[in-house]
This record gives sequence, C-alpha cells and structure tokens, in this order.
Amino acid sequence: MLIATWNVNSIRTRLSQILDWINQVNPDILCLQETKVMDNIFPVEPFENLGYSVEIYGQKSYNGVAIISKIKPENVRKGFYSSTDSDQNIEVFLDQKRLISADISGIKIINVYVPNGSELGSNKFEYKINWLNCLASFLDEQEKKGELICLLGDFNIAPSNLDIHDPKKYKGGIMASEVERNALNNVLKGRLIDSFRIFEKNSGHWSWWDYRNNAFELNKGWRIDHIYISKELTSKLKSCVIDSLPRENLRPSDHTPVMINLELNNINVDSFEDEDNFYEI
DNA sequence: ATGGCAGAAGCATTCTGA
Repeated sequence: MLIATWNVNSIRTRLSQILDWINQVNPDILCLQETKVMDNIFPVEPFENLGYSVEIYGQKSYNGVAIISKIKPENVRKGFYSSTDSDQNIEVFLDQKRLISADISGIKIINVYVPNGSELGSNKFEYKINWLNCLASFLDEQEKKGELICLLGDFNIAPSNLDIHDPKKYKGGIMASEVERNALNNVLKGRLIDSFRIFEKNSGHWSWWDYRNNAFELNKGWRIDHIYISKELTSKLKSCVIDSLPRENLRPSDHTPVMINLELNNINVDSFEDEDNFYEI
C-alpha cells in the first residue's frame, strides 16, 4: 500500500501536476496540504474519476488539507477532537484548517499541516508550539485507544541537522530550533518512527526547496515533510522515498511528495476478524 | 537587516508562507 504526502501549495494551481503524478505513481492514499480552497469549490471530480474518495477540510486562501484514497475512509474527522471535555485547547485551533484524520485499512491516517511559526519569539511561533502540544495530546488519546497510526504531512521542522543543507547557517532558527524539535519529539514520544530514517542515515535528502535564490537548482533544501508510523508497523514498511521529480515541473509546488510502501497486500480489509494480525485493535 | 519567489484576493497592493 502506497501512502504519500505532498504540500501542493494550492490545489487549483497544481491540479494537473497532481493528476499526472497520481497516474504515474498510483498511490493508494495521497494526503495533501496547503490546498488553499474552500470545500465547496475544491476540484473533487478529477480525483473521483480516477477512482478515489476525496475527504477535504479547507478554507479560503490559506491552509487546507485533504485525504485522497482508493479505499473509502471511515471515521473521517476534521480538526482536533477529544473524547474528554477537559481539553478546551481544541477550540483555539478551529479557525485554521490544518488536520484531517480517517481510518483506512485498520490504520488511523492523520494528515497535518503544522504552522510555520514565522520566527522565534513571535505570536505565530507560540501558536506553532501550542498547536504541536495539542497534537501531542491528540496522539496520546489515540494511543490509549490502541490505534495504529500513520502521522504524515508538512511539519515545518527539520528533525535534525542532517535535514538541512546548511545547518550552521540556520542553527537555532525557524524550523531548526531546539524548542520546535523538542515539541516534535513530544508528539512522537518514541512511539512513532520516522519512516525515511529507517532506510537513509545520511544527509542530503530534501522535501522542500525555497522558491527564492535558485534553491532547487543549487539543491539547497530542507527535509520538513515526514511520514511517521507506529512502531508496530515498522516490520511492514518496505520503503520510504522522496520523489523530487515534481519539483522540476513548470510552476511547481515548493514541496515534493514523500511516500512509503506498507506491505498490507496480504490483508483482506473485509475480513479483519478472520485474520490473526497484530494490527487488530 | 533585507530581499528574493509564489499564490490568493482582486485589480494595486497586501498578506502569508518557509
């Protein structure tokens, strides 16, 4: 099962590029960020015509996330939610559409567009850290329910200096600070694994290149788009690939797709009960 | 310290991103 994430920086501007990529790669699940469009004018039909279900959570101009899936998702939820009434933090984040989740093939897919944060010390930076803390609480609750999780999207954080083309230049700055890395680690808590680092231990692999200063041509990038999976799923993980080709397109997104291959093809979704599998909840 | 590049909104220019 191919699961991909891609910050497309406007679904309407990038539509033909996304459809081309789907036709070439044939992903089972494609999670999008920065769709930048209200739900009532999201181009749903082109994806449905390719056999996908489309779940969207967007707004005008900014943010916006979507799950495009061959298997119809269940329990689709938009934004943070909690089964306990105590979590009043959630109300604060309703105006920015940055998270959509759904159950697909026994895995809870959590698609996120983490705030950028602008610069350390700013109000936006505080929002970013608060948002990540809320995500940590959200995952705590999912873990308590025994969910198998795939948390993926644009995190706007380079997890280590290996994930920045010039770590000295950007040391301690936005997307590279210890505060952000600690907040991210508090989300992961060792229970979620960075798929890419299972296969690649070296630097030099990027998922985002700034539009400015010829950054792509100079290969001055960052790895800020990630696919984290529950520990229990790592034995099923066959690959994690950053596909940099779409960044070469005319009028590209500044991000490029990241995808994993999870070997779930021996699983019959219709007969979970008959299977003696670790992923049962 | 600033700008550089891009998209949306909307028609000149501002806001936001990373």
